[in-house]
Amino acid sequence: MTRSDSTTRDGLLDAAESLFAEHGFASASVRAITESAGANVAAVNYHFGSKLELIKAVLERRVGPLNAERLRRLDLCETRVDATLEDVVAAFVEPALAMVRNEEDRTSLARLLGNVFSQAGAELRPVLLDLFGPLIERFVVALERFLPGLAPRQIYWRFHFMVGATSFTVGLGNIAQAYSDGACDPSDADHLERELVRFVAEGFRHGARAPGDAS
Amino acid sequence: MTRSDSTTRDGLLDAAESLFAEHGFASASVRAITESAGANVAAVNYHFGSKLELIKAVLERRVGPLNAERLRRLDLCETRVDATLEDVVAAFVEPALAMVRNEEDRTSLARLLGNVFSQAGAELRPVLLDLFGPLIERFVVALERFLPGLAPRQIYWRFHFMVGATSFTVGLGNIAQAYSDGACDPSDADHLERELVRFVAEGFRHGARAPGDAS
DNA sequence: GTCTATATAGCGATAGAC
DNA sequence: GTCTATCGCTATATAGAC
Repeated sequence: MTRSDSTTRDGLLDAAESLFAEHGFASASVRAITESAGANVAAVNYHFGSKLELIKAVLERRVGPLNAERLRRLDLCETRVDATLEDVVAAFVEPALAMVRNEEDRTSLARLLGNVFSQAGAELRPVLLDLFGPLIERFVVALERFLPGLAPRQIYWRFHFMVGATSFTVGLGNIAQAYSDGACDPSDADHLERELVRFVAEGFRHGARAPGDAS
Repeated sequence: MTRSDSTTRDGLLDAAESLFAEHGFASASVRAITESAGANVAAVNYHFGSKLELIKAVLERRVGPLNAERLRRLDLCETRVDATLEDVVAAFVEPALAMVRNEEDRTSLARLLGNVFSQAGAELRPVLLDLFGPLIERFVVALERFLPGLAPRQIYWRFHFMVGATSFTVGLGNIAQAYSDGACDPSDADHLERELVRFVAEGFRHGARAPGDAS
């Protein structure tokens, strides 16, 4: 594969991402994907080997950079002495919301990532653990520094709640707009970001001592 | 249909619920469902008319009572003068967690309900809005009483975050056990319930005045 | 690297006997 | 109300021409 002919491969990834987001991994067919990409039906098998490998490639292309950015921001928190719990939460939340923010096609990437956990069947579970496992460990360690006095299981559960709120918002933020009769506007990303970060940070904080307080 | 022959119908609902939860609506086939129920392949079409109608019946059988219980507990909050924000949150969260708690088969109902929003395709969206719309309105009104000073869009977004955290926990609580290396135990329902209710309540509370404070 | 044609299998749904 | 048999369709995947 040369650089010039990667357009078909990339076109397949783009089309697959969009259709997976819209219909789910199972319901988006290889035929629909190739047709949407303007490629031949056999292209998926030629370039990826199977539909499952295509799904993995779609995930890795997006989740890799997303989690790399999260870790980059977490590094910043850990080198700055004036970092707050809100900064750590924002390091996790904001890169995810940024994908919605910069997305012209609202039914594409964001919805896919938001629903990736619930959509994933047994065959994708190991892939997700590989992609997210190291990230979780790093964040839990960082959170412990800001939340002295909490038991590990409390940190893990609250981290789980954060993932749930974030995924649900990234994937299904538009339904909030529907049932709130327009009061919630997902395109007002600044407000949404501020609300989610503070909601999660306050949820994390309760029952913990102030950082550095040894009492 | 007489009372006595409803066993086939109920068996289909049970089998469908379990297989939908395990494989998703799209991937769980009518053939697998009827086989699992010990019924004939034609039984789904005879009793429900189509696969989509079967999905609707499965959802309504469970979501109806769940939301009825939530509203019953919300009514209690509104008649008691000493009710707290935590009580309102618990009215939403605990009936959902109770389904996990009392569930022998961990891959069944709970996972289905937790993932119902992300699994639902376009054809199920109206059904879900019918099932959840009135509930949302009631809760938002009740929450406003406990959160003076917050804008409606803040209440709606935070409600959305609560739904996300709750759904994710109900549907995928077992993955927290996996990546926390056993520190999180979903079967310790009392601890999980307390953590989730307080996490959400503190998230709701920030930036609001104390209830009754007109300052 | 892209194409057509096809192998193989599973799907939802239905007709008609019992 | 349950059964078998089957229709019509779609799916993934592949073989082989170009």
